[in-house]
Order: sequence, then C-alpha cells, then structure tokens
Amino acid sequence: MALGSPTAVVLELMTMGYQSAAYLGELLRAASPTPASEQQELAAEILRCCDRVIARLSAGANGGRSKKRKAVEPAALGVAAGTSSSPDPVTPTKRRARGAEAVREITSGTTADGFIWRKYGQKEINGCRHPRLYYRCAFRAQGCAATRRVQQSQEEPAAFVIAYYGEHTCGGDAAAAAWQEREMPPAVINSGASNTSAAAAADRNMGWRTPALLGVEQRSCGGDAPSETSQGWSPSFSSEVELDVAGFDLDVAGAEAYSSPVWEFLNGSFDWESVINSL
DNA sequence: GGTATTTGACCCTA
DNA sequence: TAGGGTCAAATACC
Repeated sequence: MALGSPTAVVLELMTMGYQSAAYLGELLRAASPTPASEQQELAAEILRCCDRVIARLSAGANGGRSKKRKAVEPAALGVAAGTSSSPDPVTPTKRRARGAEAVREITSGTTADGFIWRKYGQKEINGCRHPRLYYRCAFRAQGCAATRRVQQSQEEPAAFVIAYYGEHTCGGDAAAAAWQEREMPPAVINSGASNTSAAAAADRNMGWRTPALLGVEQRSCGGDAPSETSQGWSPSFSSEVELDVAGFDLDVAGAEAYSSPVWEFLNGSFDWESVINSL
C-alpha cells in the first residue's frame, strides 16, 4: 500500500478506533460488576465492526502478500475460529520465572504496538482456551531484552491481553519520544485512549503505540538488521506488524504533519471518495 | 538456501 | 511437583 494513501489512513484510524474500543471495554468491565452490561455489549459491537473493516482493508492492502505458513496465523495469533462461550478470566501471570522484572499489562484490540517482535514460543496454559504466545524484541542481538506475552482474551475474543517485560533498548522508545515532542494533534498521539499528557506518557511506557508511531519505531529498530544465531535470527514483521500500514512520511517536520491525511480526516477534509472507490 | 515458525524438552520458580 | 517460560532442533515456506 502506498504510504499516505487514503486506504492506509482509514486502516490506521480504524485500528486506533479498535484499540480505543478495546480500552473502553476494559474500562467498562472494571467499572461495572455486571458481566455483560449494555455498554459492554456496545463496546464489543464497535470492536466487531472495526475488525471487519480492518480485515477488509488489510486484505486489500497486502495484495495477497503473505509470508505466513498455512497453519500459523489462526493458532499463532490466537484468532481461533470458535468464540468463547464461557468466560474464564485469564489470570495474567502467576509468576515470571525469568526475564525482566517490570511488568505492564494491557488489553488491546490489536497486538500491534509498533515494535518488531519475534515469536519464540507458544504454550497451552491451564484453564485458558487460547494458547499463550511469547515474543521477544527482534533486536535482541543488539541487547534489547524486551519481551512480551500475548494471550487472546477469553472474555472478549477480539481483544488481546498483552504483558510486556523489560524495556526496549533498541532505540524505539527514543524515537517515539522524539516523535511525540512534535506538536501533533492529540487525537493522533494518544490513540484515542485519553488525551491527557499523563495518559500519553502511560502509553509511551506501556508500549501501546499509535499507528502513527509504529513506523517511527520500526524505522528506528529496523535500520540495522540483527542476526543472532546461525539459525538465522533476523527480524521479521509479525503478522500484526504487517497490518501496520501507517502511511506517513516520518521525516516530515511537525508543521507538515498537520497536512497529513490523518489531519485531513480530523478537520473534515479527508478524501473519503477515493477510499470508497478503492474498496 | 535462507528465513520464520512450530513444538517438544528442559529449566526454574512457587 | 506442577506448570509457566525459554531453548533449539525440526520443519515449512518462499
């Protein structure tokens, strides 16, 4: 997909909306003791709608390009065909035997966070319907010890519970911070979760990136391909990263960013017609 | 042949 | 001892 194309922008915006809806659902769950309130149902419906659009746009965007093996995606991404009928809340972590001590956990509608991850393990967890996936930063060879654990939520199959361990030392955070220092519209920066600076800072720490930031980090990380073992430890864009189609020229100055398609969307001048035509 | 993913085995902690 | 986290050989895909 062409960078900055209208379809890319819509996909990005839908992803943002998806993440926001997932976050909203989590807030509602936390706020209401009722298992399935009307509000939660509404949030779930938003997730489903966004999911459909993202799937449709992604299919068109990839143009059939896929390096995934046939049986990988459903299992690896935890996107099981069946839907969860008996909510069996996943207790995030009973322990963390090895690895970094810092633990952050988020629930998101997408597993994309802008970093390049490499899957190194998958495990069936007792009492969990979906397998738990283990990823480490693709730049581990450069000393980046960040890892994450991804598990499809049993309460909301469209959402993923992502736990992060360790901090990225591969430069991704620095690039993201630099990007955020630019005076971008808050709606773009904060991924819809919150417009407060505190929340934005939390997002930075949580590794929950807006698609606009994804490219920054990937560019930052991807400049020097790592190679870890003779087995070949080069970075790959996991499928979720392949969905990252944020269409921005990240070298543009802040002022130029205001004329980006996203900004056009925000101020109502976005070219929807070309998107519709592309579908 | 190069690279990414799978998966069984092992390690380690509670 | 059970079970979660990681390793690494095997395998699949391009």
